[in-house]
Amino acid sequence: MKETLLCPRLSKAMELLGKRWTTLIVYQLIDGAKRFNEIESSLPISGRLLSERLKELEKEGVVERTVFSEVPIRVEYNLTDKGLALKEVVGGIETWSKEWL
Amino acid sequence: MKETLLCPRLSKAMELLGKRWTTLIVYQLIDGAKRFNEIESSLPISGRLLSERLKELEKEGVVERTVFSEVPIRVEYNLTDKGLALKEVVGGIETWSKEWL
DNA sequence: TATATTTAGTTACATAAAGTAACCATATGT
DNA sequence: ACATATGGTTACTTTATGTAACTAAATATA
Repeated sequence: MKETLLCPRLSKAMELLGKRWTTLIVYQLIDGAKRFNEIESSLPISGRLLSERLKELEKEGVVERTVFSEVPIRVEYNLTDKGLALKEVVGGIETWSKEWL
Repeated sequence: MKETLLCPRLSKAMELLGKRWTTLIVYQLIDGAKRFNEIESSLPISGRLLSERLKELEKEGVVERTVFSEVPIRVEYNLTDKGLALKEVVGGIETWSKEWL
């Protein structure tokens, strides 16, 4: 990969947010926690990739995972403060899309 | 692909902005027009993909392409109003990255 | 004359990421 | 015994991306 003077923080942000589905997953959690299946149903994403993305987001501290040992099992995902701080970004995209698309 | 009730405009916005490099290319043009090589030098992207992305952005009306028939040829890219409207989004990502990454 | 330089790309090929569908463990219900 | 539901995982195919070499046009240099 080429070396540039691109801001490493912006670069890292885009590595995360620029990945397919990531921003839409965050968008789904803006209004509160959701279960795995709920997110899967509200996006045209497969379980395989949703699982992968949620792991990445959890690792980055954007999303928090909570397991409820019920039967069947229940797992909830919700945004951390770091994730909630993306509300502005996601809202900005939503606004732009409404005005220009 | 699965069918969901996801807002088609947001969906289309993410199809564009969620594509690798797109947002960073827009970011590079926020402060004014740039030439092909300038963008290429300021991002770790290859000419192949930069060319592809610029074509997509031009087709979507986000970027405008201007050819100057000099020798050697000069081609400048700049944001349209639709592209400039993304300033908020890009700025939001930049702010978030500075605070949380 | 032959070769080099510059810009803005394109082409061909290898690798990485994403899409698809089938499958698994758990516990309960029929 | 078989079905159902949840939250995944596995194996396989297709698409996207990365890499490097190449092109055209017009001039400059040896």
